[in-house]
Amino acid sequence: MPKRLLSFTRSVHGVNVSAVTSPLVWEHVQPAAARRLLTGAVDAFAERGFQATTTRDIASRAGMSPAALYVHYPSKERLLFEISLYGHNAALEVLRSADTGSTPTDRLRSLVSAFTAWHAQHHTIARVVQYELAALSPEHLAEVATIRRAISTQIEQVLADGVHDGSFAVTDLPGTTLAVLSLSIDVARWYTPHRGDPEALGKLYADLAHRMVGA
Amino acid sequence: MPKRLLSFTRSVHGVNVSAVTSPLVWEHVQPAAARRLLTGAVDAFAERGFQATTTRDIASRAGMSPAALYVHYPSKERLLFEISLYGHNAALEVLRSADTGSTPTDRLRSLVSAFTAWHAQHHTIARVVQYELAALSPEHLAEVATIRRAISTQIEQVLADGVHDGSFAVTDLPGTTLAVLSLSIDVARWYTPHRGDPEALGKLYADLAHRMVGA
DNA sequence: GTCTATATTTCGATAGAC
DNA sequence: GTCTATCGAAATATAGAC
Repeated sequence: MPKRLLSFTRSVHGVNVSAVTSPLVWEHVQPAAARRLLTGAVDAFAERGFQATTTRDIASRAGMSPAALYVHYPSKERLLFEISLYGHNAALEVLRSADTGSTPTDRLRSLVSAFTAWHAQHHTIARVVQYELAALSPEHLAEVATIRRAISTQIEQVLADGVHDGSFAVTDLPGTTLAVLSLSIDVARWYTPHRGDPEALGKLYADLAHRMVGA
Repeated sequence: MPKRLLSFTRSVHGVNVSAVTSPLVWEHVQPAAARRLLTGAVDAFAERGFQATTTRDIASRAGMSPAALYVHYPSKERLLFEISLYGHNAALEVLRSADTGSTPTDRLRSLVSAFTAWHAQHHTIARVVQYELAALSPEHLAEVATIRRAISTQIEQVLADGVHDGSFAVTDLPGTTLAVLSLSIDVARWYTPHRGDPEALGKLYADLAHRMVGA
C-alpha cells in the first residue's frame, strides 16, 4: 500500500489536467501501479460515482487484474478515502496560498479566483471531493470534515475582516460565507474543459463574489 | 403502473415537506401503493444515491415485498425517471409562476427567491433532480435535458432584458446566467431544515443575485 | 396486487500458483 | 507483485400461488 498522506506541501494550483486525471498530480503516490489504480479510480468515481464503480473497472483502467488492486489498497472505500483526503488538503492549500492580499477586497478576490479555478482545473478530483462524502466510512468522513471546516473558516475570516473595516456590507455572515463557497464548489458539477479557461472563470467569479459582499 | 406525467399544472411552491418526502407533493400518483414506492424512492435516492439504493430498500420503505415494486414500475431506473421528470417540471413551473415583476430587477429577485426556496423546501427531490442525472437512460436523460434548457433560458432572458434596458451591468451573460442558477442549485447539496427557513434563504439569495448583476 | 421462492448475474474480496 | 480461479453475499428481476 502507498504511504498515507499526512502532510501536504506541494501546490497543485495551475497544474494542467485533461479530461483524464494527470499522473502529475499524484506523483507522490508510489509505486507506479498504486498511482495508476488511484488515477483510474478518480476518473471512474467522477464519471459514475463511487457506488456505480466496480473494482474490476478500476483495475481495468490501471491495466491490471481485479485481484491486483488489493495488493495496494485494502478496500474500494480506502481508495476513495485516499483521493478525498488528498483532494481536500489540496483545496485547503490552494486557499491558504491565495490568501495574500493586503486588503479584505484583494484577499477575497484572490481566494475566490483560486478556489474556483481549482474546481474547474481539477474537476474530476473535485467531483469526488464534493459529491462522494456519503460513501466514506464514519471515521474517514470525520477526518475530511475537519478539513472542510478549515476551508469554510478561511473564507469566513476574510468576510469578517472586511465587515469589520467597512470594506464589505454583509448582514448575514454565515449565509454569505456559505453562498460564496457554494458558488465555487458547484463548478465541479457542471465544468468541462470546453466551457472555458479555468483562470478566466476564476476572474469572473472573483468579480461576482466581490459584488455579492456589497463592494 | 401509474399514469405518466405529461402535463404539469399544479404549483408545488410553498408546500411543506419534512425530512421525509411529504405524500402531498405526489398526490397525483395513483394508486397509493405506487405513491408509497415513489416517495420511498425519493428519500432513498436523496440519502444514498441511485446506485446505492436497492429495490429491497425502496419496497421496504413502502411496506411491501421486493417483488411488489415491479407491479407498479418496470425497473428501478423508471422510478428514477418519474421522479426526475416530475421534479424538473416542478422546478420549471416554479420559475414560470415567479416571473411576474414589471422590471428586470423585480423579476430577477422573484425568480431567484422562488427557485432557491424550492431547492431548500424540496431538497430531497432536488437532490435527485440535480445529482442523479447520470443514472438515467440516454433517452430519459434527453427528455429532462430539454426541461433543463428551458430553466436556464428563463433566467438568461431576464438578465438579457436587464442588460438591454440598463438595469444590469453584466459583461458575460452566459457565465453570469450559469452562476446565478448554480448558486440556487447548490442549495440542494447542503440544505437541511436546521439551516433556516427556505423563504428567508430565498430572500438572501435574491439580494446576492441582485448584487451579482451589478444593480 | 401482494406474497414466497428463486433464477441469474455481478459484486467485493480472497486463495494459492508463479 | 501479478496472475487465474473462485468464494460467499447481495443485487435486479421473474415465476407462479393465492
